[in-house]
Amino acid sequence: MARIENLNLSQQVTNELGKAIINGHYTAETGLPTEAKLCEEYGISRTAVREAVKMLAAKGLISSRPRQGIRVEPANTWNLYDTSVLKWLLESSPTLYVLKEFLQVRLAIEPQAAALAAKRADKDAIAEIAVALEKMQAAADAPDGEIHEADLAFHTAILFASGNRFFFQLRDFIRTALNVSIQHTTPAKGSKKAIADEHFKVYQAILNGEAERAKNMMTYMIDEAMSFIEKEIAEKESQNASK
Amino acid sequence: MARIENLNLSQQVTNELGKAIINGHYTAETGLPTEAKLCEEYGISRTAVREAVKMLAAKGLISSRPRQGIRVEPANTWNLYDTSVLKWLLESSPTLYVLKEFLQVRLAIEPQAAALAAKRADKDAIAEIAVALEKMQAAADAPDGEIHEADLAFHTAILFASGNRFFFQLRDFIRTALNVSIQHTTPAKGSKKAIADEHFKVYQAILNGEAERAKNMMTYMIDEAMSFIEKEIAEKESQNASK
DNA sequence: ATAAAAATATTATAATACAAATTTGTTAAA
DNA sequence: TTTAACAAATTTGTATTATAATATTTTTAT
Repeated sequence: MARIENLNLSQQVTNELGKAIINGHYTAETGLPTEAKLCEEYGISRTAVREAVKMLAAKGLISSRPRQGIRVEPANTWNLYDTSVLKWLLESSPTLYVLKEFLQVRLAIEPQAAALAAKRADKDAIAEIAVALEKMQAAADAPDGEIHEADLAFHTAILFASGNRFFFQLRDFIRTALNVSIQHTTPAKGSKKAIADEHFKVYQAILNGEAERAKNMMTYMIDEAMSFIEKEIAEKESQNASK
Repeated sequence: MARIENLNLSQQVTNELGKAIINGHYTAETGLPTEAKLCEEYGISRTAVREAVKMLAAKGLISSRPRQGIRVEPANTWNLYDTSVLKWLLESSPTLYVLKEFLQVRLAIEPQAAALAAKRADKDAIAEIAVALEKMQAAADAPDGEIHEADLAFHTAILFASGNRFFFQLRDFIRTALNVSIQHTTPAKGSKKAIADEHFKVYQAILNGEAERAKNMMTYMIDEAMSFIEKEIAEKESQNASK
């Protein structure tokens, strides 16, 4: 078992089992081994196993009943917005396709959040966006500036400024989406400035209370990423077809 | 403790504690009682308490460490898309404001989902939408027809037809939102027909592959609900102000 | 052949014990 | 007096064992 720092036994087992379920090692048909067998397999007590089972049940991955054993729930009941579940999913799926789904969600959420931020015009929240933007600009000007973290902060700040808890809740989701994006984009050196400029336009629209414009600019930005990914998917598929 | 049918001990305790955390009985400052005290309080074994604690931890409500006890996590780490958490939140918040947030999310997600459904044009998935629509129409024609369930099915079917797992995942969220909406809308008898007609237009657009039109129609529908709720909020606030 | 009863397997709950971690208090040394 | 080292106490973490509840399977009786 991959011993992870600062995680107690039940959390480690939760990780192992969660991954094994999502990558299809355990399925709805096979189910999971009985608690007794899991104890044996991992060489741990039933307490730890049961706590892991409860955690996974809370995430919608499994359910357990007496005499019936531990059953894997169908994939559409998994709580995909749970950070751990998302992580396990990314570790076991072709990321390009998941990434496209991510971007579809971002395309739904973020423009709307930007519009709400423009309407609400909460001074402090908007100042937070400005702070992130300045860091982005600084990174864009510096030759070896790292724009990534500031980029994440910018998008998170907008979710917060929307004043909607459900939007803000998606920050980890969007953070993950952005991280995965990075792995698939090898941006040209000069593009950092362009990115910062686009983000500036979103900020400006929010600052001026121009909800529609903020929404449109945000849509534009994410749509750029989307077309990039779609191109990559198309390339990959034509490669496979020519084999 | 409210004994709920078909829920085992640890699930019942999870419910009790979850509610108590979200309604503010336990806060980040106070934390939770020690496991020992919880055992005593509920008259149950530590096993059950621990499993409840693990479930709540999996939902992001608490964390526990040796010698430090069980601490309540800040509200912005709660997994709001978890069905239980959502339920507890609704039970302890003024629903009108939560409902507005719900509608903002629906306004982001559902139009986009409708557009994707129109683009993908998966025959079976679209047929599912048609089935739900027919039930809505039947309910609209019958004098005492109950349109509610069919309405839920319609929206769920569109999420499914979007082909995006993350959209479909929000079906419970949207189901909850619709249920809460119902409680705040006392629709006139004749309005059922109008509702069914609007839904028909969305369906038609999807069937014809008109993504933009599907999106706009869906936006229109949800925006109607939004303006209704905003009116209600305004009324309530003017009442409070005049006291 | 069917229905009732018994045996069985598996999770649910309980009780107890000890280990690990971290805070707090105490003592000893500088 | 201050600091460092150490001891004690508290609370969660893990393990073990036992019994209860539940649902399946098998057996038995009619």
